[in-house]
Amino acid sequence: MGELRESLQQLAKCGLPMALEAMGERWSFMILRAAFNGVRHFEEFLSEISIARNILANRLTRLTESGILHRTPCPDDRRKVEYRLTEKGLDLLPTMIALRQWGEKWGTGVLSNPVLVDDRDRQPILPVTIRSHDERVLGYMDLCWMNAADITPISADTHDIDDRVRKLSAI
Amino acid sequence: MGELRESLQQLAKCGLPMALEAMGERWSFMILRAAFNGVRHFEEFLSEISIARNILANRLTRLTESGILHRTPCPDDRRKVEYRLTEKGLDLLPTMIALRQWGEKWGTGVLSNPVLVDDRDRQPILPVTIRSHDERVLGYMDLCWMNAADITPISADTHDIDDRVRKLSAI
DNA sequence: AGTATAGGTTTTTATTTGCAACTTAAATTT
DNA sequence: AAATTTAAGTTGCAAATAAAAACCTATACT
Repeated sequence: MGELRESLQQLAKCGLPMALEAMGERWSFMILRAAFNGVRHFEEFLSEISIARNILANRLTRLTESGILHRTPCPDDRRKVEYRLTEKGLDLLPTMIALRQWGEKWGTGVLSNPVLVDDRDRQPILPVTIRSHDERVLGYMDLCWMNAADITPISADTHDIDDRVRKLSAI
Repeated sequence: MGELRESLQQLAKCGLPMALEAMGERWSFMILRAAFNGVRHFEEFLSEISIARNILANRLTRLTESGILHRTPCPDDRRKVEYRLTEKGLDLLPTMIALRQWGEKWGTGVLSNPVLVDDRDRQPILPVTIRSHDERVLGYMDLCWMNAADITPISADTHDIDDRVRKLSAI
């Protein structure tokens, strides 16, 4: 714990405040969820989420400004506008799923149905976890903060077959 | 995508709204981050985060009510109160790290230092990802929704040595 | 006994939210 | 071609929430 505590000043400049600036407002995650489910148009978001028109307009503008959504006028119907997740937006999927899974686990009997599955073998995904470089699942107690300069670099190729065989033999 | 769209009504009862009820308010994640860094006392939170007294008091009450923090009067100094993460609170670590990593990746040059490392070998953790039951990293395109009843159960023991050998031979 | 500290509450003011009605341009129906 | 509907907003106003500052109470320290 001490090691964690010592770095509090430094921690103030981690990515969290920046992330919250973009995603910390009310409704942002609900809009994101709808977007991940293929919702693209203003009126569609409106009927999907119980949000006020002006708030939705404001949020879509903000999410667009922060590069999470991309706004394009529709070519076929020039009244319509398409909001699509950018790469930056798509990259929020692990965060959103982690939050959702936490809500499912700790909420009062939220039976998660339908279930999110791997399209390839139709098996449910695992709970989102923190992993070491060699893919061990890590808990809070297994973590500490370190100065980036003090880290001894190892092979970045964690998917190396030899590495995996070595891991197996350690079981 | 179509498969995802069809389940919109069902999706309304996923864990996300519940999670946001507890964690969706402004400052909640910042308070959580401080708690993960060992902050325990009111005045300590106050000096760590630039938050107003009354708002902090309100949030600590709410987080306590929703079972994320546990509030205990200190036995040694009866003026003091200890706020500690519960198991439910600790379980938000993957979500928080995922959000932080996203902020680091997409923020304007937030060089993440200090870095979160595995205490065991002092190597940085991996980016938080979504994984299949056999631990493959999955992207947005690899996912779909399925009725829980329609899933063919397989061995729950994903750490079975035979399973891992089978996986290896498929490389 | 007097002062400082911890953890709040209260009061006042600024900001944000939410609702309902209105607007504008484009498409569709008659 | 005119009237209607749809899409994506904007505007104005009331209610709720957040923020800043001062105040309060119980304990601890000197």
